[in-house]
Amino acid sequence: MSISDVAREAGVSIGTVSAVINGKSTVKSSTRQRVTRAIKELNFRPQGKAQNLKNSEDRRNIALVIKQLDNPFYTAVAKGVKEYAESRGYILFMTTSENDHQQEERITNLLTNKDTNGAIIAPVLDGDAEIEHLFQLKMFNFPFVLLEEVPGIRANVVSIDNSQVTRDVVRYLMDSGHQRILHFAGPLNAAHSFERIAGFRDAFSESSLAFDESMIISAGGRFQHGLKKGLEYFKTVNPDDFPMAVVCFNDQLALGLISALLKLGIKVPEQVSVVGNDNVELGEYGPIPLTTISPPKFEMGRKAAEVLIDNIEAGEALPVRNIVLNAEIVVRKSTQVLNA
Amino acid sequence: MSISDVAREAGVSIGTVSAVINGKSTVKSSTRQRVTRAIKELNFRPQGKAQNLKNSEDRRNIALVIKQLDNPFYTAVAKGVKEYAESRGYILFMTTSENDHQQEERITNLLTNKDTNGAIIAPVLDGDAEIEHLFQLKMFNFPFVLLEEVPGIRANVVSIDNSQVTRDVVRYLMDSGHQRILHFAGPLNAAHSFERIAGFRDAFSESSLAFDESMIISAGGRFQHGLKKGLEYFKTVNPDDFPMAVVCFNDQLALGLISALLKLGIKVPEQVSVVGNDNVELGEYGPIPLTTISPPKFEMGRKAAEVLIDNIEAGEALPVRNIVLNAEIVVRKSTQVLNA
DNA sequence: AATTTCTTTCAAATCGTATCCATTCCTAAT
DNA sequence: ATTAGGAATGGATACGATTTGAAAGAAATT
Repeated sequence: MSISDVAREAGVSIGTVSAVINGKSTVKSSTRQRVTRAIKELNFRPQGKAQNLKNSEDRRNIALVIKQLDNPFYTAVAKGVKEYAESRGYILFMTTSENDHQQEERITNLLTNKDTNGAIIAPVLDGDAEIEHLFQLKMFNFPFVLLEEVPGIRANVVSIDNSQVTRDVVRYLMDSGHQRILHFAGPLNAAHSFERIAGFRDAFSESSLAFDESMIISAGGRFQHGLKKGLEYFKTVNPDDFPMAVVCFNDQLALGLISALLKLGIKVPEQVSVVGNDNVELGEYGPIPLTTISPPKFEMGRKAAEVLIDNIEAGEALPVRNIVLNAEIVVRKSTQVLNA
Repeated sequence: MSISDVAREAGVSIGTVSAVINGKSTVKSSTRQRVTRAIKELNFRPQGKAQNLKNSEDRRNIALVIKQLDNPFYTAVAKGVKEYAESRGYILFMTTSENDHQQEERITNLLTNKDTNGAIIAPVLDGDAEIEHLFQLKMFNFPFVLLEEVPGIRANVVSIDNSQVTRDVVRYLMDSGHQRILHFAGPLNAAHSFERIAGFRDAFSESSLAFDESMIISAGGRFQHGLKKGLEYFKTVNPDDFPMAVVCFNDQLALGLISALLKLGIKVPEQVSVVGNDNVELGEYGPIPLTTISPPKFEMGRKAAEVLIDNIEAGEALPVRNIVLNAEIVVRKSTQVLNA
């Protein structure tokens, strides 16, 4: 099914059909009608790839591959990418890997075949890193930027140091007088969870405070998880183990935890300080404005897009860049200063 | 910059370069090295469009064009699309129009040229409907499904009747004994806002209760808007005008309003019933579980994807379908029954 | 009727790559 | 040295559209 079938059906030449398709005014209206009818009749769809082959117009567009749609962190990154890409004339397409290696691979394979100029990828990182498809991209000089370092491949990376971030916030709590501190950890299949656990540990090993494994509680990444684990833990907690602060994997978890504490009549921050992570919009407006860590999500997207488009537009291969961004602590009302 | 440049640089034929690119094992390793080096040196990227032209592999993928990323309604629709598309072997790419006609047009133009099999589009609908680009899609038999009816074009539509939904919920409040009811309306640039306002009016015109324009309050679509307008209104409200219920444009707005009411010491639902719209996840877990309207977001995405892919895979033009889905009311704790 | 001018259509060249078949190059066996 | 056989490479063709300049047709002018 091609343009020549249409031409035959309409009794005209290929060139004439092409003229009709492209809205050229040189076609007699009776001919145009016959051709249009033939197109409808045969349900003909011009093949974009062949169209561009000749007049290789440069349709500027990039792809962003994230892990999940409903994660506000990635949504914010996407906004940064979108805005910057727009400013340089690129359209952004997004897709999700659902944290699945196979999907990520199918996507990257498709990208090189889709007239996409480049991609920003939040790589799936579970267990053994399968990076064959990323090497494939490098082999073809396909421009891409990772949002997390992938062991074993030299590529552009724009990332946030997650362990650093958690370490800093734990240290902040220690400095403001908290002693027994808990960590409500994130989902077990996310690399971020482990990085933050590591940061949590680091903070203790650098301090004089005692650390034990019971201070890390596997919770999850959603409001319900915080609610459930919060109720569970604080209903049964031994008074000696009662924490002065809880550092949560993300804001949703922290909000759930606060909700649980309020239900149990435990005062925040007077009895327990709670810290989130990500600086989600709702954290500011909840019952108790949340102290949290604000990663430069938007800036991360902007920067990744900038590196990507620079690479796309460079004639030659640019040197690989590795940019690590810093997060900052946003102190609101869910934490207190004890030693003031 | 093409494969022939690489061939010249490496001193081999085009066919050999192609063989290297496609990982054929027939190439001597010394030759392969020379070619690989030339590819690197020239920063050569094979053109996907030309690659597929010959062996036109059918790379299954569709696009979803929504208006904004951070709208949980569309995110949920996207999930439905994604899941269904996946089940039929299609990869989903999303992009946003930012409620801008020009962007929507640029996107649709790009789609036909990008080896994309079809698209689901939430059309921008402000003032005069510019639909030239949609006619363009029809002209080329490019399969697409709209998530809202667009006046002037016969196309596949999968939608929710927004005025019906609001009418139903107002009627529910009336039936359960509420008399003075307010509407916190949505953003002025969204067609949904006006449809819901219409539904609000309809409910009154069908009842014996009095309606006046002051019952409709333009608020917005976010938590802050509900908070701000809520404080504003209820601080200064004339006791005679004190409403028994407020119907909000969406859940975020309703949560903001509830937050305002609690701050003012007004009891929900004892003094005021509050209803949201969209059934966002957080509504269930707030300080007062939110009564809301639950549109079949996920199902909407599934259905749209089904219609789209059916059209893509049909050899002939299928008859146009127009599917209207029904939303249901989810009663939680933010409304009361007065006449029980 | 002949000529000019404008409109419409056609045929061929072209884009960048994959594929296929013929050819060349090696190697090893005679 | 010769040759067969397999490995490696080159050249031509095809893919489905656009583009271009030439040819054909129609209309206007002389």
